[in-house]
Amino acid sequence: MVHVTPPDAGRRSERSRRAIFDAALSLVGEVGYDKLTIEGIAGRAGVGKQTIYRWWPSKAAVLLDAFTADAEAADHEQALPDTGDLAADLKFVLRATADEFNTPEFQAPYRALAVAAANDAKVAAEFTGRLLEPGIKVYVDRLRRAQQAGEIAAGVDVRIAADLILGPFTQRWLMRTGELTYAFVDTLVDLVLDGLRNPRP
Amino acid sequence: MVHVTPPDAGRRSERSRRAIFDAALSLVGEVGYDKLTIEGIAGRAGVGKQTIYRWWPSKAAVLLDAFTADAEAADHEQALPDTGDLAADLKFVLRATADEFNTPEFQAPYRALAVAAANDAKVAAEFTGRLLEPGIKVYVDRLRRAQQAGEIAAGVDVRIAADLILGPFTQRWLMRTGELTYAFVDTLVDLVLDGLRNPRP
Amino acid sequence: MVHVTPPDAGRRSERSRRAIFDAALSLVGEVGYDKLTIEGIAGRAGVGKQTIYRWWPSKAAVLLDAFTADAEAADHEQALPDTGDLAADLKFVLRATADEFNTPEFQAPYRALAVAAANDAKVAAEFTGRLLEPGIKVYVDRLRRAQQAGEIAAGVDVRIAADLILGPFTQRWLMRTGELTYAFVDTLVDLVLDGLRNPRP
Amino acid sequence: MVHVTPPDAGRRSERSRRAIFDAALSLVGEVGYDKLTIEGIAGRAGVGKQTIYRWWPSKAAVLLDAFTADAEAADHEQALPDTGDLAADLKFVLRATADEFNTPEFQAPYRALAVAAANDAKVAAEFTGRLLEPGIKVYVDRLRRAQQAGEIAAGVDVRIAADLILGPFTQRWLMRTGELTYAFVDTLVDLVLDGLRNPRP
DNA sequence: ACGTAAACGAGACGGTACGTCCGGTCTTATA
DNA sequence: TATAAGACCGGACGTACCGTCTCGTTTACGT
Repeated sequence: MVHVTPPDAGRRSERSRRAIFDAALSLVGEVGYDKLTIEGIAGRAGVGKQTIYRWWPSKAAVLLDAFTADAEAADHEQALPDTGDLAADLKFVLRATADEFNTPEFQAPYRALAVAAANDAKVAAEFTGRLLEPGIKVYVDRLRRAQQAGEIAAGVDVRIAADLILGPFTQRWLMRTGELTYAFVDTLVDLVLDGLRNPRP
Repeated sequence: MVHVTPPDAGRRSERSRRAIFDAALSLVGEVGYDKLTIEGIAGRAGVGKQTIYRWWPSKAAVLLDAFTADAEAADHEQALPDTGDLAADLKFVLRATADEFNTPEFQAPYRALAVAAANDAKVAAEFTGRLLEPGIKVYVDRLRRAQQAGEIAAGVDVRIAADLILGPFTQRWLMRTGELTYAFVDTLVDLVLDGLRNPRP
Repeated sequence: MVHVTPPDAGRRSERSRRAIFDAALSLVGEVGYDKLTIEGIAGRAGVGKQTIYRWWPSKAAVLLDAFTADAEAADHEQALPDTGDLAADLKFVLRATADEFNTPEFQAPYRALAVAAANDAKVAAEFTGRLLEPGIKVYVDRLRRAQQAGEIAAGVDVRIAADLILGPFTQRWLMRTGELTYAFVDTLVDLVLDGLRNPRP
Repeated sequence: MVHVTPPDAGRRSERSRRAIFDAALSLVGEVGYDKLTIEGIAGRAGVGKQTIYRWWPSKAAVLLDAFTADAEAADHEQALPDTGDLAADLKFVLRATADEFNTPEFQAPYRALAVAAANDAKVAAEFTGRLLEPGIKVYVDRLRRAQQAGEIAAGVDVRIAADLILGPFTQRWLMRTGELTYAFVDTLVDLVLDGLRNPRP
């Protein structure tokens, strides 16, 4: 059995950590994920390569931490509107999400992470656990409250319900099969809530 | 202006073409997409590297052709059942699709292509145009017929309707957030057809 | 047993070979042997690192070939004077040798090779076989003729006799314990020929 | 102007000093000089790297001190036999020297030091001053007495005379051009004392 | 049927990045 | 304040592939 002495996290340089995150995020935006290199990150961060390899196993892991650090700094706690109008609330959040996914600074690293996750099951587990699921949770929580209020049928699995909305949304974004417009997200919410069989109001 | 004489497709070696496809497909299954290399393909195929670079611009393009060649050989034309029972038909096809996506030989190259597409807009256009859309078309056609038969509300965009089903399905598979079981696809179809608000039967 | 396909020497780039030699020789003069790097040679030669690793196992081997190529271009065949006066002839050649060893362009790579040879038995074998021994041979040949002419005692091993002269010479140069002056080499020749016990003239 | 406070030698850890010497000597025997690393020495000695850098400027300096400390512990004062028979005495000492140079524990660090000295003039000065010259002095002293006794011609520079014997000896050892046998050293002494021109007795 | 031009296998080439090792400097906590 | 420990920036190691570029050698036409 191989035993590698883990590095002493207490002595870690916070300055380097931040510089690596900044470099990774800016570079992924400039050159894309697969032209992103550890050497490039180290160079722009003014850091030895070993300092990256000491703390992260791969560029995907660096990017994930970089993105997470930014995200945590940004939202601290998720705001979940509950006006009583489920459709309106979902559209509101989904429009905001669409805006975010249309922002280059957000899009580049997030797409890179999605690619890395699709590629590798290990990364996928980290990515879904730390970014995807917390993002989905906002929807799940709102849907659960709607279910308790009788707005949603009792037997429905709210987690799958959330996927019903976010699956098409994510797919469209990831494969670039269309724009993430307000019209699209509104249609999405209405269709999912009412079902295909119902006559349109 | 640079003018490069294009290669003479007439003189192309079919033997090499097949060998390259076989090598690419088997290798992507063994080592994954980003450890797949042109050199590796050439080596296994018993082919010069230049023969690959002459006919394809990237490993993604090779893989796409390889996969397409196989797919065309397999289904030539898609069978789309129409028993009159929309839900049953959708579940039938979706179960078959789930079976396919659970097959390693299919999964490995398809995932590789999805990854390549998510990464690069050019590849995405090819991938969606040649593989995704044709696959979706089966569902769209059936949904359109259902709409004509009045089973689906008139105003519904059947293309988006297809996404409603396939988006969650693809997302679950791509990010490995869950198994593609028959139960899942059945639930998916029912929820999409009936909507979240409808009372469960 | 490991079998690595050797590179095809027929396709070798003569241009690269020369550039590598020139770079190695100039760099060793500028930075010294242990700051000489493969990367540095490749960089100055305008050559990929792999082109060096493909043809040589180490920087010592590169340097040896570089030096040998130069040496062969220079002397082709060694001239060995034979005026009938052994002492005079030896002094003549040894003075020329001293001049050579006092030349920076010759000294730098030769010292580097001597260092590499002292360090590693494999290199030593190559170095002595290809450079040292041919250099010594000039002296051995002249000594042998002197022995046939009766100027040197019959039982003397002329190879060891050559070492008697060159050993002190080389040692002084290698360890920098003194200058290689004409006076020194003259004294050396006289002492070796006459022995310590003989009365000085 | 940079002023670095020199370390306080009084507080120096003797335990560490010894451990570093032991580690350096054993490691140089195991891996050779150029795979000898400061980190390796520190690791085996159970010592921080800084403790080495604080007291020595280079691995050559460490090795030199390590070797000198051992040598001083061993011979304290050099024994120089004087039986009245110069040739016999020289052969006796040279045979002992040959035995020493054939010992792995002596050979490895000594060769390492010779290599370092050949490479760098600074090291060479230290090496010759502290190890080479004291070793040669034994011969010089004996030769001087022989000269006073009339056994050696009056005009001979005994320092150069010593080189006449030790130069070929060292050269043969350093370049591994032959074994250091008793026969070799005996021949060497006889030839140097009697000269090449003399008829063999 | 034959000569020739293109595709082919092979692989050397100039490069870029990999992940590792070590140099020499620095910081932190013990003793 | 010297030490053990080890993080840090930097730079070279030797390897793997990239995409381009010759090399002969098939191979399939156009004469």
